[in-house]
Amino acid sequence: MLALLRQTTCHPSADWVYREMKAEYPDLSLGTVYRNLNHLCERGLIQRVGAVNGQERYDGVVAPHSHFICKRCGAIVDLPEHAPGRDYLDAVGVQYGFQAEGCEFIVRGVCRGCLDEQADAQI
Amino acid sequence: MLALLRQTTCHPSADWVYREMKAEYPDLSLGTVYRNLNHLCERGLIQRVGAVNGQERYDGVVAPHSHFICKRCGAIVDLPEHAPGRDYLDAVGVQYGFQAEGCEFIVRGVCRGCLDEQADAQI
DNA sequence: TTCGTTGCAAACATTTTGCAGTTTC
DNA sequence: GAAACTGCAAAATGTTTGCAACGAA
Repeated sequence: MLALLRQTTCHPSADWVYREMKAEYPDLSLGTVYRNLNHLCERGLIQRVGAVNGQERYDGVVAPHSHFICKRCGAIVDLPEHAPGRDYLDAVGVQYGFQAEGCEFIVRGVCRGCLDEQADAQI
Repeated sequence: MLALLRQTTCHPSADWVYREMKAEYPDLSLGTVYRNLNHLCERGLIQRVGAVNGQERYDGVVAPHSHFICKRCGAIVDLPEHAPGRDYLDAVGVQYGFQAEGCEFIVRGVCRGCLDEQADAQI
């Protein structure tokens, strides 16, 4: 499962992982997928990216980077790390007395694919 | 409900809003709370902040600003707008062909209150 | 034998929805 | 009277959990 999450760039949901692995392990159960995803998160091998349309999404890349989330199709795309974020992160800790441990920068909008579809529909 | 969300700084969940309003409107139902929260979101009068511990949280402040989320108690605290984020946002649109509409910057860690509790417990 | 893992089904929590009744304009 | 809004209960959804069976060390 870890390998699958590292191979794909689609930031899958638990259900996606389940369906994907079901092909190779026909009697895999959804409960096991959730259990293992939680397990991997606890060990820091994968990370939760946040819920899109009510479904939590996972990321096999734990190195700091940002995400773009398409509000139309729910696609999540990796973006390079947002460097100024780090400075801001430190400032927050000092100013507010928080123990800031990490930060995430999320851009929302419409992805290229959905924009193209929209253009096609107008022809 | 809009007034309540604008008054509080706690970025409440639907359930919090329900319990809070139940005092004044004893036969308010949870379904109505959800319906109205969605309604207000659609009209852009409030915004969703993301789910914490499986519960969506709402914010009566829609002006751009960032959030700190305490991983211990789930508190959400407003932070000033993260200005460099805007430039990054524009760059993303140009580079990837996305129609970037908004961005959010989230800092995670442990809030002051939880840090203090932790310190107290050690005495 | 002990520990960790699994499939299955049941349980759980949050959110949405259908319906009938009520209010508002 | 049409449109919008409500309480209620049922449903839908995503996720977690208890349990018995299986596996490896």
